[in-house]
Amino acid sequence: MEWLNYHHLYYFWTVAKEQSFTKAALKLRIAQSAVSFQVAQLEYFLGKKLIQRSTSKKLTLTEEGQLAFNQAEEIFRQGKELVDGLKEGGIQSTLRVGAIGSLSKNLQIRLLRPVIERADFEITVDVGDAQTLLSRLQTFNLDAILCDVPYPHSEDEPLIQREIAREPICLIARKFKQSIPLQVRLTKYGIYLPARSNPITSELDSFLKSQKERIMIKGYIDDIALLRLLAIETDSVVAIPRIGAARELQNKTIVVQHQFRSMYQKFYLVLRRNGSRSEKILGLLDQV
Amino acid sequence: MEWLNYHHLYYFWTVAKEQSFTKAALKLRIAQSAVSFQVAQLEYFLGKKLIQRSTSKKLTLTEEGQLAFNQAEEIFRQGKELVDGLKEGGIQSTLRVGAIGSLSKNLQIRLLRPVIERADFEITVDVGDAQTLLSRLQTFNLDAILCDVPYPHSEDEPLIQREIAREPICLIARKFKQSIPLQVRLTKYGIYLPARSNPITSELDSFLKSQKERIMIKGYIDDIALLRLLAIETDSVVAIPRIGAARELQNKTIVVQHQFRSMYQKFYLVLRRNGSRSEKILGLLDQV
DNA sequence: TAAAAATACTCCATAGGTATTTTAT
DNA sequence: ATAAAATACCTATGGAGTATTTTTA
Repeated sequence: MEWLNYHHLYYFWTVAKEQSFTKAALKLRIAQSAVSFQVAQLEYFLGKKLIQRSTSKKLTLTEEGQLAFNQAEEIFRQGKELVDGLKEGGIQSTLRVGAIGSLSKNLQIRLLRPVIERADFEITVDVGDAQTLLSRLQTFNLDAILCDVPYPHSEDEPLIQREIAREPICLIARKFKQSIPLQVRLTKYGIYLPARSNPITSELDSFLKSQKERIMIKGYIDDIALLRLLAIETDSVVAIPRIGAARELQNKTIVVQHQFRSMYQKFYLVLRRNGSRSEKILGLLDQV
Repeated sequence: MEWLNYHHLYYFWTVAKEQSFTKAALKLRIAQSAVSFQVAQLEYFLGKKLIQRSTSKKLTLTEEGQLAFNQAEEIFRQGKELVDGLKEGGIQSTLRVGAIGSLSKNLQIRLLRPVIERADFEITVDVGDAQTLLSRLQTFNLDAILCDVPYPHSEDEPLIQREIAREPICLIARKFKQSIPLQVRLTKYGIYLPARSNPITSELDSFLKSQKERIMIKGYIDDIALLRLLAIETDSVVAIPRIGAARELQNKTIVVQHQFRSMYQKFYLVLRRNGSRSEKILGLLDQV
C-alpha cells in the first residue's frame, strides 16, 4: 500500500467524532470489529497510534490523532461539498468570488450583501491580481470576479461581464470646525485620486486641470480602503466612489464636498458564459 | 453506497492529470480496464459525466469534471500533507501560525522571516482574535500564535510563551522641510498611541502626563499597520515599535523623534508545551 | 486502420460479519 | 460484573486482471 486509504481515515474520523468505536460502527452501519480493525490498519500504515483506547472512559486522541483529525475534517468537508455541488439537483454550497486587491474588503461585502444574506450557502472571497483571478475563473476555480475596471473584452472568450453597481464619484473630506469652500481646500490641502489605470482618474484629471486655481494632486492611490483612510486622517480632499466611505458619510465624520452628476465608478462582475454552473451562479447573482 | 468513494475520485484525478486512461493506469500500476470502470462508477454515483472521452485526441473534462478536479486537487493535497506529517520520520510540511489582528502583516513576516526563508516547508498565517486562536492552538489546529501582549499565564495550562522580539518604542513622525522640536510637534499636532490594552500604552501615557506642556492624544489605535500609516499620512507624532515602520525609517520618509531607552514592545510566541510536534516546532522556531 | 476506451467475464484480496476473548473500571 | 475494544475466523463483495469489442480521428 503506497497511499492513504481514505476509507480507513473515514472510519477513524467517525470514531473520533463519536468518541467510541461501537457508536461509530452503529453510525457507519457496519460491525464494531470492522471499525476496530480498519482503524488499526490506518495506525499501522501511518506508524503512529492515533487513538488512546479505553473501555469504560471516553476515549481520547493522541497528539498525532488530533493532527490527523483536523485534516480529516477538512478532507471530508471538501468531499461533501464536491458531492453536494455535483449530485443531481444539488447546489454547490460555496460561492467562490475573486476580487482584485484595490477593492476594499468593506466594499466587497457591500456589493455582495444580497448574496451574503442568503443563509443557504457560504461565500469565500479571494484577493489577487486580475491575471491570476481570470485564469482561476476559467478553470472553474472561481465562480466570479469582482473588479472596478472593465475587463478587455473579446467575443470568442467564454466570459461575460456585468455591471453590478454604478456609484457616483464624490469629492469628500474630513469635516472642519468652520467649513471651507472646496476651491480653497483643493488648493490648500490638495487631493488624492484613484489609480491612474482607473478610467475615472483621467476624467478627474481633466476636470481638475480645467479649474482656475492650480490644484495639488497629492497622489494616485490604487486602493479604495486607503483612500477612505486618507479622507479620515488627512485634511486633503479625496475622490472616491460614494459607497467607499458610506459609513463615514453616514456618521458625518466626512462630508461630501462635491458630487459629480455624470461621473460614475462602475463595478463589474466577470462570469463564465456557458455551463450549468454559470447559470446557477447567474441566478444567484441576479439580485446583486 | 451513500458517500463518495475516494478511491474512485483518486483514479479520476489521475486520469485528468495524465489526460489519458491508459497513462493513468500505468501510473497507478493497475489495468486500464479497472481505471475505466472505476471512473464510470464515480460518474454513475454523481449522476454526471466528468470526462469527455476521446480515442485519438486528448480527452477533456466536462464542466462538472473541472469542478470535481479542483476539489480533488485540494483533497489529495491535504491527504498527502497528513501522511507527510505523521509518517515515521516525516515532517509536517506546513507550519500554521495564528496572529492577532493588531499585528501588521509586514510585522508578522518580519518576525517569522528566519522560518519563511527555509525552503523546506510552507507557512500559513491566520488572523483572528486571541480567544479563537488559543482554542485552535489547543486542538492542534494551529502550531503557534504570534501576539504583542503577554498571554494570561497559568501553570497547569499546556501552553508556553516565549518572548521572540523586543523592539524599542519610538516616537516617529513625518519628515518636515525644516525640523521642529519634539515638544512643539507634540503640542501642535498631537500623538497617536497603541491600544489601551497594550501595557506599553499606560507607560507612555504617564510619560506624556509628566511633560510640562499639555499634549493632545489624538487616538488609541489597535493596529500597527494603521499606526504606521498615520505616521506617513498625518503630521502627528506616532508611538510605534521600531520594527513597525522599519522601511519608512530606512528611506527617511519618517524620522525618529525620540527613542525610549527602557521601554520595549515585546512580541510573544505561544506554543503547546508537550508533544513531539511541539518539539519539532520549537526546534524550527529556535531561530526566531 | 490504429490507438484508446469500453465491455465481458473471471478471480481473489480485502472489507465486513459472527462469535469470543481481553481489558479496564 | 459489565461495557467496550481486540482477536479469531469465516464470508462475500467490489476491485483488479485478461481478452475482446467498440469508437473515432
